[in-house]
Amino acid sequence: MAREGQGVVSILRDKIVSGEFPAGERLAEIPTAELLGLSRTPVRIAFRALEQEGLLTKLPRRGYMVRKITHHEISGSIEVRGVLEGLAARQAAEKGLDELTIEGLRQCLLEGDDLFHKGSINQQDIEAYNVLNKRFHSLIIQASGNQAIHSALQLNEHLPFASVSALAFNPDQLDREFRRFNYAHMQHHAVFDALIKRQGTRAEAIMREHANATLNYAELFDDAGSYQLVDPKQ
Amino acid sequence: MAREGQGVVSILRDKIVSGEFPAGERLAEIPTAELLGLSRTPVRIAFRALEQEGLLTKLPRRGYMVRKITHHEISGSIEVRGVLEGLAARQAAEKGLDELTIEGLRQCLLEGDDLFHKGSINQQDIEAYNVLNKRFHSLIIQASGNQAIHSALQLNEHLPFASVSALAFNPDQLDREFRRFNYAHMQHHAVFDALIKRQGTRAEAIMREHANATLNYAELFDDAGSYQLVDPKQ
DNA sequence: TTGCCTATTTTTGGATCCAATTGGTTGCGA
DNA sequence: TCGCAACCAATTGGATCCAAAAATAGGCAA
Repeated sequence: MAREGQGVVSILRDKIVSGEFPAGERLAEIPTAELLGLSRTPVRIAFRALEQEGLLTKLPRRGYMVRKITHHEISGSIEVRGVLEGLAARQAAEKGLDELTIEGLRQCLLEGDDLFHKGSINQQDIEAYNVLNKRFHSLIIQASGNQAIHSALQLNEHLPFASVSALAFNPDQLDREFRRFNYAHMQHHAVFDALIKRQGTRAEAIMREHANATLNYAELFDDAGSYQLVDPKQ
Repeated sequence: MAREGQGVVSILRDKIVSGEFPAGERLAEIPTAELLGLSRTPVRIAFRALEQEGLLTKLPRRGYMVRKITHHEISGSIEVRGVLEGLAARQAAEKGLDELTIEGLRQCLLEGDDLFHKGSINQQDIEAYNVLNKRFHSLIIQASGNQAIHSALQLNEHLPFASVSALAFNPDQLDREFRRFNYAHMQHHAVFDALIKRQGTRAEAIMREHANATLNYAELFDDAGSYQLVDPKQ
């Protein structure tokens, strides 16, 4: 018995986000269960979870359908991420950071500095930046001490392109991408500065704008087939 | 066959929020299924959903536990509601309201004016205000056109006392309560004014502060056993 | 008497079974 | 030929069944 549990949700989520299950496609329990080599029960539970995440919509008596995610929804979702992470930054600033968090954030900044120091980036650098970026953001959310922010963000992250880690980049214009990611990294520095100076409002404002930057990438995405999505999951 | 579906989740949620299942209580599938007169399958699905909502925590191999909601969590949750509703108000203002929404909001304000016109309130008035309040808020969220806000709020609302409709009031100090609810109502007026004038930032700020007002009630709640909770569900 | 090992019991997770409902299809009559 | 009705297939929802794993309790040995 494969005691997977949560795993089924992840597998299906990946298939939806990656486009293996195209938007609008109808999903029934039995074929899906056969595809995964499981019985209907775990699939059923997973469908419910994915419905709550907003990736599936229920067709009464006809199973579920992969929801079509519009560009409008993605930008709405990123906007939500902005205010939530902004709130986290403000609360973290108001509360004050503990030594461990400061050290962790500083480490992220240092590693980022190293990446950008050589004046150009490649695919590997982007991936390294990706994990670093995620660590930075999650440290701040932790530091806010607000569980509700974490939950709300988690829900929000499921939408493709809406998550912190969904970084699109165009491998054909590495110089331009360098400036973009460098800009994001500079914002990290600014947020850190605001945090240690307990400037809550400033930290919040920067963080909001920081999310907005992702939004611009998402917009570019529409027309540019040359963009690649960097490891949005895990 | 009782074809309830979603109903089981609601029943269990009520039992948790109402305290029938006290915080810290362990919940196993079999006794709960027997209690509800169902088989384990629907209960299992419901437990998963309630875990995602944050009302239950999983004890590996020991079932689930009713999560203890701390005061700290409630205020965190209200803060989250503040920024989300603030965002909704700003986006609604920036986008502009359609005629139907304006009419609906105006109707809410008029009905509220009527309630407060006589200079005092009773339990019935509070209940009337409650439905009106909910209508007002949900109109603005709709008007933002941002689905992600709606989803995030929905998740957030599940926590007791965090929702818009969770209004605590002290029946022993009706005059004081009158002023409090009247203040909230004045904020609605201000939000409406900002919305029709397309003042996004102002609308956002008022809405944030408006949520904060609930937060103060929640704080009062700690010591005052005389407070009553007005119909938090439905 | 106490600590450890083993066996039993509890409990979850997945698989299958059965009932109910609905959409589609086919056949018959006008 | 078209429309209606009845039947059939598909599909979900709930109930039960079986296996695996962990917790607890009891017994045995030191």
